[in-house]
Amino acid sequence: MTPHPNSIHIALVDDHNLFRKGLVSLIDIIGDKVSILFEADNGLDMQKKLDSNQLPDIILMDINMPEMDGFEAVKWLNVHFPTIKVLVVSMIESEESVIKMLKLGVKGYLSKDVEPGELENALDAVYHKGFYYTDFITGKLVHTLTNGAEKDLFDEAHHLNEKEKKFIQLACSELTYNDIAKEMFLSPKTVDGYRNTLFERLQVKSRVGLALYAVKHGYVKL
Amino acid sequence: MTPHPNSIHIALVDDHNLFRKGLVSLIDIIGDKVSILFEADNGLDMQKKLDSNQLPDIILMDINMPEMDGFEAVKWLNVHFPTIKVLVVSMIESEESVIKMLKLGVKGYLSKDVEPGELENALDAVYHKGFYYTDFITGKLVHTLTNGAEKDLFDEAHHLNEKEKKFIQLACSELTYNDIAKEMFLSPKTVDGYRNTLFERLQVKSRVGLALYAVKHGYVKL
DNA sequence: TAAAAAAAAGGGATTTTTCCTGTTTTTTAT
DNA sequence: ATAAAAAACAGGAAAAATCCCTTTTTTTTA
Repeated sequence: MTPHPNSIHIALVDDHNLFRKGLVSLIDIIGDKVSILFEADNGLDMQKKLDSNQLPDIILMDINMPEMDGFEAVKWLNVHFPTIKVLVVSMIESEESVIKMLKLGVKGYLSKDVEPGELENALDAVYHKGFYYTDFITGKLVHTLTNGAEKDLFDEAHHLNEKEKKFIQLACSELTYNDIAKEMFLSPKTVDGYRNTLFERLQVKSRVGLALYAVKHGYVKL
Repeated sequence: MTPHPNSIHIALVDDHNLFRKGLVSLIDIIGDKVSILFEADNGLDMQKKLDSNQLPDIILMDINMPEMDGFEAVKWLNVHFPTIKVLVVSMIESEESVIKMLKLGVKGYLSKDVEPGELENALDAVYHKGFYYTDFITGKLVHTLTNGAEKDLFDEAHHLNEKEKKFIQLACSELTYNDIAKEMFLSPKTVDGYRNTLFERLQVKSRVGLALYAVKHGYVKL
């Protein structure tokens, strides 16, 4: 598959071999107007394969990947190659992820069960119009604005530092706060403080709420 | 792709269009010895498309699907078409799912990031030898036997009835047990009883443990 | 239908969690 | 070096969770 001179140059970043092959075969069907520069397993692999002399116009990006995930990869692209447009293709359809990606400036967000035809439309739109926002995305946006308001948008606002992470993980156990204090070599009262500030910041009212937040945001695995 | 007379007949059950296409193109590469009878979006779709006059030898089955998931689909196949061999191809790699599927009698379990070559090996093995168990599966099995022992294998043993489900879901909120009692039109003391019996059955020691169990086993969505 | 089992409810006590209002110590910034 | 900010720590108290053990009511089963 040698780069075609007058075509849309794209790259695929996804750790699932079979899925990439599926994309490749569909893109072949679309024809000469789209050519694939390279495929990468994850963000780091993408960094290696990006060649300044021959940059892709669009990168089809998965989110869940080892080493460097989609979020990190897009952040890196924004700094180093801000002209490359990113089109997310992911199974993850949570409002949180969609919004997070949109805030990072991606040009579109497709579900992995997208119809082949829509992929072509999306590539065309992103290339010629600069974006491809479906009703799915618009819906998420509107819902976020309507409900969550500015609460969840400021996800940077409640990032946890190392000790808070440690604490929230221990809170997801059956240890008492006294046990947790011992585990962290802190006074029980200090742990009390951690709890209270996290309750405030994360907008929860009990240890159960804290635990569910931790799971939801990946601080603990089940 | 018309069914080849002397080939392995297979069917694909997966709700992700692109992924199915990826599989299709790879199977085409494998050549004439494998032919695809049909593709289905989920278990129900599969039921419709199964033709008793021309049954597949092997079904490549995803787990997460709408309408009827992989577990249900395999259960149904065991009753109605026990001769069809099932090869799971799923992103889900949790010990729980692997063991659950093995208990249902599937002949192999592949990750979706399987190498193309391994897919051919797996199909060959399942067709000629009857199974394809990788080190991945063996590892899970050994680990289950070593650790969890018979605890998690008897997952049937701690199935929750409707009231217990309702309770465990409410316990994953920031309501007090008194609030939960009102919600369920029961005395707080009865709710106390639900908690205590669930603590015992599910082997947890606190409401946090209960909440995490609920999430892990899908009684509440995050 | 009587006995047995299961579900619902209660009394009462201990432990843990949660929430106040502070002080002391450490870190950061000017 | 010093003021300001953040982190660590405390006392005390109310609310909630947890754990005993017992009784009543309902349902199941022999």
